[in-house]
Amino acid sequence: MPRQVDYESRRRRIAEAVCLLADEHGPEGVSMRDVAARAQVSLGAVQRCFRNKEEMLLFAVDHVGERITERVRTRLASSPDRSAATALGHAADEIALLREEQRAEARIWLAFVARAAVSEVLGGPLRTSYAALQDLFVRLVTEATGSDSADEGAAPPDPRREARALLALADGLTTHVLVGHLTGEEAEEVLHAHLADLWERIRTARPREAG
Amino acid sequence: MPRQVDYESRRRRIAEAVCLLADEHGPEGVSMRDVAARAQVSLGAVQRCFRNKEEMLLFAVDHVGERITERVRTRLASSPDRSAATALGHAADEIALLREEQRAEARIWLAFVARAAVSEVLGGPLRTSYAALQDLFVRLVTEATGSDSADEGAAPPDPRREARALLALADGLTTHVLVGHLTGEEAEEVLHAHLADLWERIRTARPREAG
DNA sequence: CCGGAAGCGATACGATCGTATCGGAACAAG
DNA sequence: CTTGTTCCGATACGATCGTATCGCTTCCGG
Repeated sequence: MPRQVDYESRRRRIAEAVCLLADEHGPEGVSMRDVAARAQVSLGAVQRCFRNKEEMLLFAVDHVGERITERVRTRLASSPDRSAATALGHAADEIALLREEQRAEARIWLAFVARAAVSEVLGGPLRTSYAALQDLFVRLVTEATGSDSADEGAAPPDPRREARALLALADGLTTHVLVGHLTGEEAEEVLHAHLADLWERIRTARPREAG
Repeated sequence: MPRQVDYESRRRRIAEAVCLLADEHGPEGVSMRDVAARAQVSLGAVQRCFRNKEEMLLFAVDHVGERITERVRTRLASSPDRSAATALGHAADEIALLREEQRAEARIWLAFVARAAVSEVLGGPLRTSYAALQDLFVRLVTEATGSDSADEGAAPPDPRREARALLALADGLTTHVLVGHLTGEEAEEVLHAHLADLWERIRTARPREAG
């Protein structure tokens, strides 16, 4: 058997190049030639890694999705405060890619989302990522609400619904920042207000929790 | 002076063709030739209407934006119930393009948003549309809160912030339906729950309102 | 040591893109 | 009718796209 190369690492390197280009020139500005140039490999190398362009994009969107969810998990794990409240706040902050240094990732994500709305195959990994994030949020909200909550006060918020709302709000805010309708600070204010309200509803649903 | 044609109506017809194609094949699948064929005009006719492709897309996004805001206004005007509460609910329903028959418009919108995140010139009309919708929502929330609200009970919600949150939530939900993370019904449930909560907060902020 | 499979980069190919150009049809003015 | 201007649709053009192909190099197995 002749020369062996590490395809996986190369695939990742190419995926990074895809992200860089999607950030700079949008979803339409990602050509295989440019990707190859960015990854500092030949066009043939890209072709050998992926059967066609769609497979390349598929791998790239998976790559981004894992990167984001991984970043959220890291942020949660590194937080000294173990309360679900601050954890959820941090998670939401990581999801809503509002900070300047996350702007690139946000553009990449939007590029893939727009494409996935048409390409069914590209939607798969995207849905997987969304499902993972939703599950994480459901867990955090449930934890914050408290599993032992008896039926006191108002009905506690439905964790799944709250998770979905939070996820959608974060995504919408990200989009609005990208198109320039909101600034990052304005979006953050909206997000934090929503979270504050969520706490309030959780708190009033469990009055005994105060102690 | 020789033959005179109605350029404006033709531009609109072309814009409709752009929307149809953006819906079917995504943002990248909109070529001037396909647009011309869809609009049943020659390629030259399209070129005479718009100096280049970007101008065409610019006109189309303006067209869509006006159509959506117009639809919201119509819905509000036609509602027999003049209360701000139901009005805001209807408006949110029209904004969040969750119903099946609005799916096409949603895809078009997402296509333009994704492109606008890169193309600065395309972002202009998009921001205009968002600003118009936000103003509308601010007005409705303010009306619902009541301008005469004294400082009773909890602080009433900030209308602008609530408008932004509602707009972002609606957009995010639309996106999540398009990528298949949520069904239209699930998204609607989340949206309505958010609205219900908004009413609750408005109500508790003005306890005298009950009468 | 050598035959051949696997990887390499360059190039070719056909399609399609946005845009430019052009000869003729259509029509108001003289 | 002739003339001049405007609109028409077809075609041309160059660029770029995704993909296929093809010698050449590399290097393990026998």
